[in-house]
Amino acid sequence: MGRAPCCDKANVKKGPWSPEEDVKLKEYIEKYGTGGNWIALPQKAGLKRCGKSCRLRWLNYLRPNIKHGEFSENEDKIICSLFASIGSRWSIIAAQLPGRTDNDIKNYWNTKLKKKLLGMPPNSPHHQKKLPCYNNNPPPLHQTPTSQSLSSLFSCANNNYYTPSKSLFEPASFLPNLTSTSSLLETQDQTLFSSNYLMFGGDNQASCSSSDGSCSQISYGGKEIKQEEMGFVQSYISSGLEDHNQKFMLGYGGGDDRNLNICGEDKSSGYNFVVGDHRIQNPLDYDQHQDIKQLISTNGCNNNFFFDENKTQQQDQKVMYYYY
DNA sequence: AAATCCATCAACCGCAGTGCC
DNA sequence: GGGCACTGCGGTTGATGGATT
Repeated sequence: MGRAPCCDKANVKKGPWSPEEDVKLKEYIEKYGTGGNWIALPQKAGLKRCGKSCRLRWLNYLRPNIKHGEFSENEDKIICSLFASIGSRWSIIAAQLPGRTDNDIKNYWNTKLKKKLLGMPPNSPHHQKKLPCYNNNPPPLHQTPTSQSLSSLFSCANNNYYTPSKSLFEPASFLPNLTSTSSLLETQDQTLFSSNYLMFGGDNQASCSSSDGSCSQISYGGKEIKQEEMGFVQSYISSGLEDHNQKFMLGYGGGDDRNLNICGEDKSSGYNFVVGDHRIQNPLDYDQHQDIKQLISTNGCNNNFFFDENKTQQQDQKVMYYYY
């Protein structure tokens, strides 16, 4: 026996909402709230609608502060970046865009943004904003890919961009620096999504072979970085050094998931952030700190990078800060 | 002007997760 | 612990209107 239907389908109206229905629903909710029970709401409000339908109509259309209309370029960037890192978790993406609904964003992605990305001229400014990800073969310095199929885009999202663990979305660990600001959107605009950045790290389980500090290799994209692959990382670091509009911070998270992260820094405010796993308890004790030093050293960036011990101690014990 | 194609987006559907009894 | 009710989410559908033939 299947589940009982949520409502009597025979006596429920379907299809587009009339203005009268909208008024009824809006007035009822503004007066009485949802009462935490959408199933009972339509009857109380005098609507011949399914509770789910009422909820959807309210959330996607009637509730206050809903933003309709064109998406801004900043919103585009946020959606693209988050899609690349967490995939089609629209509700989470919507949470970062005040006034936008998950349904809106989903539709926008499917109908416009996806096509926009795929059809984008390779050297357009917009395209250059976001660095691509590569499996193991980095492009020559400053070379952006000329084409990426949708499948590779998805493969990228799934395998090489940071794929957060569930805990990433808990208040204490989800981008702590970002959420601590008064305006997440503003911060994203200024830093994460306006800088070139790379996110290394991947499926937590695949990202490192060890959780007890004995892992001797840096990981990215669910793969361990071999020494010879570090040149790949270096190519981006060098790009950042040569282009004064870009600034990278090299961070190193760890704990159960040892991820190397290269993230953005807002030059004007000096505000830094790391996208990656933040669960390392005491980075100063973390022996793989040496790996970072080695990486920087072998990349010839030694004079430019330094490890900011003070900031690491003051700002966030879970993230190491390096600057150049 | 009519027919067809295509893009958009509101709404639906089914499933998973959660909480309560 | 199991069953049920309910919510929330993401994929999909279909009505609509504009563009093209």
